[in-house]
Amino acid sequence: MAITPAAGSPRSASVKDVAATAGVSLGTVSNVLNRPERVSRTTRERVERAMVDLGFVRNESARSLRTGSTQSLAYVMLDAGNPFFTDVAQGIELAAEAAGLSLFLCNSDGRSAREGAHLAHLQQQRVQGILITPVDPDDPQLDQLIERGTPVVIVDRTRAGSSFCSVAVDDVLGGRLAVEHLIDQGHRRVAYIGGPESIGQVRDRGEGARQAWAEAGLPPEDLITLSCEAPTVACGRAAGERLVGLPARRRPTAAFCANDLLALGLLQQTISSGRTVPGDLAIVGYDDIEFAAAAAVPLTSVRQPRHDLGRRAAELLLDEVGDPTHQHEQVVFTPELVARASTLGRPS
Amino acid sequence: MAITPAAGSPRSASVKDVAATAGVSLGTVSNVLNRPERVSRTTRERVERAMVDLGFVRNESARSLRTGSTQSLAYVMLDAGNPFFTDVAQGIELAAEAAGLSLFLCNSDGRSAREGAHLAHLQQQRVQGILITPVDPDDPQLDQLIERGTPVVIVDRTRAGSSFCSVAVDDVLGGRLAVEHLIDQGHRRVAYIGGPESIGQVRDRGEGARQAWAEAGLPPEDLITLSCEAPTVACGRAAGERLVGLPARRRPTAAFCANDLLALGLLQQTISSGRTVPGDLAIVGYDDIEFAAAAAVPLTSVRQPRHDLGRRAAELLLDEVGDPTHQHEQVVFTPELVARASTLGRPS
DNA sequence: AACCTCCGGTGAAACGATTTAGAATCCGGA
DNA sequence: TCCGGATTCTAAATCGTTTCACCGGAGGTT
Repeated sequence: MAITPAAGSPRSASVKDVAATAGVSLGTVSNVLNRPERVSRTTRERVERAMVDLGFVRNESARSLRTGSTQSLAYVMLDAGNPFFTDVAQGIELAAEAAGLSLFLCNSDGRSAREGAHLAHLQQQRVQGILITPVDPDDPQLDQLIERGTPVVIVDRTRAGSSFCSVAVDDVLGGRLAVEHLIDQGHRRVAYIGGPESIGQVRDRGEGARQAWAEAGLPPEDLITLSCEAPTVACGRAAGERLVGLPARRRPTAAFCANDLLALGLLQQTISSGRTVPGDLAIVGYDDIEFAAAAAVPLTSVRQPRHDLGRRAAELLLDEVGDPTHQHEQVVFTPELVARASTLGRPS
Repeated sequence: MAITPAAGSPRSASVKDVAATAGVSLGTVSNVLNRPERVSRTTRERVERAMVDLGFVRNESARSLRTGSTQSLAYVMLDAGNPFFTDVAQGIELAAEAAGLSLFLCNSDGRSAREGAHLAHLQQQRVQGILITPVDPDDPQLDQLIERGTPVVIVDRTRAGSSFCSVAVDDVLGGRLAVEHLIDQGHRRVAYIGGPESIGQVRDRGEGARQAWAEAGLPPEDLITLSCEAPTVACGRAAGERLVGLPARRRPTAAFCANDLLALGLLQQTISSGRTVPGDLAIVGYDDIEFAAAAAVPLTSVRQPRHDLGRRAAELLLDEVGDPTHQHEQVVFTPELVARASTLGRPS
């Protein structure tokens, strides 16, 4: 049974206290904690008993100060409100758990300032390594982390000729897949609905869309690009209203959205304004989040291997941390189109 | 410009190194960091210059070892994949940011073992305090945290006669609101679709539903309870199939789901099987996550003040940390029904 | 001239765990 | 009896930062 420490200043017990009550030396307590096999059964049990009785909690600050390393990783997410990133995080978590490390999640929420604050703090904490989906992969703060000895793995982005590992999905290919599919379905006027161009994913998917369009020999002006402030559900709805505002001859019969949040917003706005999907407007999303399949008109989407993305990123980081001969690696996964009702059916 | 430390073992610079290159004593460097106003302008600038040149990064382990406290809070979430909890986390984050503390998010994913591991690790890290939506609010590990001096605030649950602060929403009332609304709409056979009874939120919402039903004088057997394995979209779909399997005379005309994930799954299954919402089945969800309003049939849902929940919880924790005369407080917010298309319309 | 006060700065101690070298103790077996 | 191996001990150093008692000098007051 745990003994409540005396009132007043219940300063938590230290190894010294444990050693005293167990009647052993300081080094033995440390051995029980770190190399239990070197300690005889009886002594070990006596020490463990003392730890329980005193409510001993190892002081991780002291431990990591002395050993120079912590037992944690961190993932700095771009947007914790987007299920895509929470799924990536889950993949990372599983890998971290398997390696016996704990994972801290931080949310930059798309803001550079927050991201910077998180990175600075994590660096001060001396986490073993950082996974990040950066606001801007070229941010010099990332190089600085590497220079100062904190391994960094970039998730869902790549960086040219880079000195980090990264794990990404081929966004240009994803954009092509989406638009090729729409062309296959007979669409000849398509909108690409992206977020701000500052987001690399948005740029690349749009680039893929344009490539597919050009290769099909279709006139560039029939691939309309709409930019939104942010890739969110609300912006998707707003985009729907902008589409309706177009003159009928310019109005697209299909839309490819830079992510599923936009697509869901667009889907909702379209249906609630009395038009049908895919009859009046076919919609392709991106990410294939769980809510995409669950939409009332199940959403065609470009699936990314979310869990694998996270898991692989974590593995690379763990390798970099553990293996001095580590070679940086740029992993690129291949996306896959999942066709569902929102595009399957007669085009207008 | 930053100078890359010599190759080999780029052991990061310490205050001692900074002191040496700036030609001052150790204590002065510390003063620059912690009480800059006590240091003359010229000295301060010289020290700051040295820090930049050496790429000095303060070692948080050493700092917190010495001072006995860290600059961080943590929120242990029940399910990072549920947008409800990420919104709560965002509320917490804003409050933490305002107080100049950083927030670590951990995900227990509904598993006690993971939750326990996270708590143990956070305790070892000596975080200032922990916010948690626990798998089981009566877990003795929570008491143990308090006993050993780590303040804990329970989020989205309460605990009878408790020695912690907690911030929750009245789930019984929420359940009543949902079912009263369905009764108002003329429904006389209703299903309550919950997750496992082990989840307190599920129990309470069901209890509210039964109360409303009884008070309306309706026969208990016409309020059917379906339990799912987990409150997820997939389970919501499965529940939809089970409803269809019921004999027509027993089949409910409306369903109240314990959260929006279930409701969205049910909505999808219902529509894709050719029935209409709310015509054949009215649906009420719970949480009012963003995707609820964005569903093709916008979902009636019980709204919880997610951000306020998080913000208030963080404020209570900060008060407990900072104010020795702190009194524990059990805050209970009031939920609100948001009626949308999924229930508005003629009942069958 | 003696005294006091600020200001800016110094240097050593402390936080708690880990690690190491060298020695002591105990055991059974040769 | 002596030896080898296993187990534990003592004592001390170390990690990087913060804190605190103290100190020298500038300036002002009596």
